[in-house]
Amino acid sequence: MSQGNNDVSVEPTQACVAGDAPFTPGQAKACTVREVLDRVGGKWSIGILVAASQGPVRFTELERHVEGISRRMLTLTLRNLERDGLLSRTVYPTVPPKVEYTATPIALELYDSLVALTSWAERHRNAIAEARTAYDRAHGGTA
Amino acid sequence: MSQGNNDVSVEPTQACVAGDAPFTPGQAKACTVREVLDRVGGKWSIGILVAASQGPVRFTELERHVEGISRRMLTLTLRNLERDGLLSRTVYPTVPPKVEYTATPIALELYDSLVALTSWAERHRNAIAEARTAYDRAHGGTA
DNA sequence: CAGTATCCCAGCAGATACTG
DNA sequence: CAGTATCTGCTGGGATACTG
Repeated sequence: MSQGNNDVSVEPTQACVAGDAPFTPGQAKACTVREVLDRVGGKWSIGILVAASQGPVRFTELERHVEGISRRMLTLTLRNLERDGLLSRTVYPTVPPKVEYTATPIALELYDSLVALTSWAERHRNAIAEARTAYDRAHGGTA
Repeated sequence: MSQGNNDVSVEPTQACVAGDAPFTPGQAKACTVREVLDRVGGKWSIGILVAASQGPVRFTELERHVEGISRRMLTLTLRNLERDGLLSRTVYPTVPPKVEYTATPIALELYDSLVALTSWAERHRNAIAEARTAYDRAHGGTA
């Protein structure tokens, strides 16, 4: 890979993380990754996002779909996602209220990006688990 | 896109999030995404990972590179990353202690996956910011 | 240099009860 | 059905002081 240089000690030119990554033209934009993670990294964001990416979903459907989630968290995450323009909320002013959440094109793109992470997780799932066990045995187990 | 079906109400067959995503052959593995985010979603994980991906880094170098990080958090994140097999820790038993952290091949692959997220964040940065402002003005601003 | 240990706070998240 | 409100607990994370 293209990481043979160990001159990390050079000033990063930015208060953020490394910006001279192969994917950043000339400026440090890696901070945005954190923003993404902050946004999407919530405990339930992805579950909701994934569910909404399949098509319009109703509140209760989400509640059942994600299952472990509480009402509060569902509402909160929904609001955040909506606020960020990742979900669109459609209210049908019927007698029994009906609200549908749909993933916006932006969210669908993110969902797509998530695939990369997922496949990575899939590939190295066992390796990570083993690394953990090995580490725990080597450190915590000996004490 | 392949999300024309709104039958999300069907049982997900798993206690996790949607598993019938186009990238999962036949089982719900989307939970691993959360594991990844749990692992990498830390406030500093990515900064450290990115820095270590450029080559071996020393403790103090990381401290300066990430800048905002505290000693405690640096150590903690480092430990977690090492535990998960994402970083390898090499100790040089010299008189002034010298420790180098290097990203493992696995971490390098993750770093690669992160690019997708970064580009996504880059692309929709403004859109999200605007969505936020609009939302705040429409909801919180009117009250 | 490379950590560890301690104190402390803020925000995330769970459970539950109430409402339009 | 689709939320909102409240109360509480846990963990992440910041600051600082000490150590091998």
